Amino acid sequence: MGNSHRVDGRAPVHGFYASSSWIEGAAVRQLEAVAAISGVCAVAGMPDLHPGKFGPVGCAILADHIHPAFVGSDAGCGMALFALDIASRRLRIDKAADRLRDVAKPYDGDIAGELAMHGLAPSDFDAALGTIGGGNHFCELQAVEEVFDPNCGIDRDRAYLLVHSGSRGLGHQLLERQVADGLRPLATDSAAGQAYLQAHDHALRWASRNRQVIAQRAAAALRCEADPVCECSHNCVVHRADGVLHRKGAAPSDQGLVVVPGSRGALSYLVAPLATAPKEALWSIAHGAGRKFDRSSMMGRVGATRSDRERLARNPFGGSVICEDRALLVEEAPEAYKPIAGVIGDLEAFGLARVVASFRPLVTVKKIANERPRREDRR
DNA sequence: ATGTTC
Repeated sequence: MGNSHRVDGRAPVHGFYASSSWIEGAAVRQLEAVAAISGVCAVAGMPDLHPGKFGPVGCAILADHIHPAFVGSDAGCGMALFALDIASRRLRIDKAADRLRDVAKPYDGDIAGELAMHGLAPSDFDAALGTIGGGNHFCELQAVEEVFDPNCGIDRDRAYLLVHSGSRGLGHQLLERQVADGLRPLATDSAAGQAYLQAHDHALRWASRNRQVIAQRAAAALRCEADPVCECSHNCVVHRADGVLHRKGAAPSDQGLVVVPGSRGALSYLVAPLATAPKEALWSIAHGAGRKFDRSSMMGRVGATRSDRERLARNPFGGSVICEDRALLVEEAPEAYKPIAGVIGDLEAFGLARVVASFRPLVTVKKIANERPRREDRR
């Protein structure tokens, strides 16, 4: 079981990380502060734990109310893995990268039709459907590095696509409205609680559809098809018999296979969560490597010269990074993240998951430069 | 994280 501690009357805090793992003190203090909040029943910290704006990222929180702050500003954000019907050895990195630039452009498909087909009501933010977004979001072409479980369904010859994106403006608006309202906990049976859950569910379905459309666009750019392998959200809340379970940067352990991505310069792991996991883990596992360094400190760590940028545009596997936003290129450098091997090692050591396959990054798509508006279009 | 610079 995880290392645990309990201070008078506060909810128990269980950390599922080794003492040697890189966990910031500030993140642990945030975790303890969450446990001290009235109505919080239990808190689980994952090995990718790091400090966040409204509380720690990389944790699961069981409470007697809905806490919108615990879900954060990107409800529905998550990972989706797709198998491509193309052999990874047939891919040429630079040609694939050139084609995948399309995914970083606005989507010009039939968004209204796409949403209607899947029973999603229109919103003010639908124009962003099919686009990656900013921050840590990405669309990554991958090759299989290793298959550990021959029955996991992963074909070592194929290329795969990993999409990390969320609900864009929808989730942002969802939290903004709660902030305007005092960011209070909501009773599940209250009108405000029900309204939150309804909007939250819409954001989750929109985010899932967003990842699917991004994958379809990437597959179309590569002249192939994408078949879903697994998908989950790591920013969400679920009302269960035992309480309200919040996941803030935590993947579910009760919904099948989960991808735990490393940084864009590291392997990503497909894991099978274990049914025998301790209940203190709150039906959750890590959602990624977790940040090691604050965004604002990264410029000083990786440098800003042309050669620094050229280095950051490649990965250690000979792969390529499409990120024409210089600040983002630096903020999301591989060095900003914890080593994924340690996170996976902790998941295994604490009996939360077993690894079934690993993937290496070939092309990571983030952002392309804004097209400069034509003179006659400017005011 | 953010139709992020209305």
